[in-house]
Amino acid sequence: MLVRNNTANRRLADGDLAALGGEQIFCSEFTYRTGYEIFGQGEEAVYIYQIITGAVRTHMLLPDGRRQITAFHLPGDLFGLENRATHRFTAEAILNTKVCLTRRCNLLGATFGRDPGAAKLLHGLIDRTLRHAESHMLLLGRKTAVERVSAFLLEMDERLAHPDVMTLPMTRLDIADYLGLTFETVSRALSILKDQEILQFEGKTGRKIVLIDRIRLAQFDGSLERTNEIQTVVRNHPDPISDAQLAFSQDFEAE
Amino acid sequence: MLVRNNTANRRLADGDLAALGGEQIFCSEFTYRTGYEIFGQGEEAVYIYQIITGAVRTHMLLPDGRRQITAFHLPGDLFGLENRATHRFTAEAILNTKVCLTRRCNLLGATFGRDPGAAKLLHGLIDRTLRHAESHMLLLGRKTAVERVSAFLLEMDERLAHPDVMTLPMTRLDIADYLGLTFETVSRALSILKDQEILQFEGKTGRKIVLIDRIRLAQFDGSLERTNEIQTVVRNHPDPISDAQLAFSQDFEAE
DNA sequence: CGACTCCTTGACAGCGTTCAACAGTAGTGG
DNA sequence: CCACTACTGTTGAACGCTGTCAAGGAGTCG
Repeated sequence: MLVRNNTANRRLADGDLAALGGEQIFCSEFTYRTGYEIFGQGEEAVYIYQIITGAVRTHMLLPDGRRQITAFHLPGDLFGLENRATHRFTAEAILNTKVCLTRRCNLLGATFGRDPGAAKLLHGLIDRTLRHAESHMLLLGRKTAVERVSAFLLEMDERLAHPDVMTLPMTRLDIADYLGLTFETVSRALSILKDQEILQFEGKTGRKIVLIDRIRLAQFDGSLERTNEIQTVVRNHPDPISDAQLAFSQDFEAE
Repeated sequence: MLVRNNTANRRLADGDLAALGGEQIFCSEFTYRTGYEIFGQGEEAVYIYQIITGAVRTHMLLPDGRRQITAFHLPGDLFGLENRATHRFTAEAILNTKVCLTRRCNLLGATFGRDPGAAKLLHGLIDRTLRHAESHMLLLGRKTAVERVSAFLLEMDERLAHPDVMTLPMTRLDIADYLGLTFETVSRALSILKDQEILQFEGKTGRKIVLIDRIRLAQFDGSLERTNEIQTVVRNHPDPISDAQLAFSQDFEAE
């Protein structure tokens, strides 16, 4: 299942994991092969991981097998961070993936002890995760298929530091389960963006994508900030004098 | 916009807010009328709020007005907690709502200072929010309309401590924007559950609901935990020998 | 070569949305 | 008291986006 690279633990050179644990923590390197589970939902959270090379997906399942991927993790990303003793979801290697890992207790000890810097960093990591989850809720709840795929491409583009050719590590099915779609719909949305000459494929695998027009791509993603006064007026400011619900309010408050 | 109840600040008797700030923090009480904005997306985060009576919704908007409600807050709940200086979304009073609030800087000072208890509590609050967001991603990405409404009813039932008659503070539109549906679909799903004799309405407003059969309601929500070995085998454990993607992996790693 | 995975595309169905009509409640004002 | 208005909620009918089912191409591996 997991391949130990170095038999001896080594000192982590740098990165968030090192910063989190201060200078005194040690980590091991392991390699997980494509498709393998790194940890499972409900399992005891023993380690915290940072990706060196490769890619990882984390997901939740419904009993009948419907899957929601909550996040993709790329080189440099930390994952497996839990506040409780068990993992919230399953993590699997999308590619052959090399990680460095350290015992969770090492970090939590340092954090809740006397290292405010580490606590702040940990806080920031969780905050980033929370922000991502919240904007993803907007995507899943309210965006169309093309908007979702556009948002996904922009997110990957950003996280891969805007490469000339973006190489996606995950399959269409993975993308679909991340975006709350089917893989056919993802494929169709990509074809639409290709036909619109917003992107093009490099090679023949469908995994290498060149973003030709990031501006128009961002327009396909509905998240672009525009001033829109009408919606604000309509939705945020009902008639202040209307107390139609007052009786009901009191009813609820009296509950 | 906001009505000050007490001109003099008072000491908070108990609750999370008091625990967060230790014994030395003070708070003010304010009342927001139905429909009014408490704070807006992007505004500077000055206060942290705890609901005394009433109910609050927090939401995000797309430029064209599509709305995603991220959470409902009920009496006792804290909201407005931010790690950064600005609010992630807009908060509005669903009912006439009395809150107590305290300056954000009071808390953050205490937390990152020398109060590990408060830090742990704050951590727990954020963790709960994150868990809620993640399970909501599964709902928004993968559940059907009836499953979403069932999950919503079970969530409210739980948070209202399983009352005989559940009084919903929010409209069908609010529920719809929380569940990623239209209000018509929410209404239809509720009618289905009523026809199935899983719930019934009390009175004539459509806001007072009696859950007749919570077991079957939980079955309508797809989240019920069942052991399902097939899916685990199929989805989590691809052929370990298959290294079809190995070439590609290295390609990606070389990126 | 065959077996397998990944991806694309077409045809069709269905769930949820959109559009519309209507009912019930509450507040307003004559 | 009764129109009148505004808001909320339910229900019906038709549409359409996305899912489902199916076929086939391309690449990889044994």
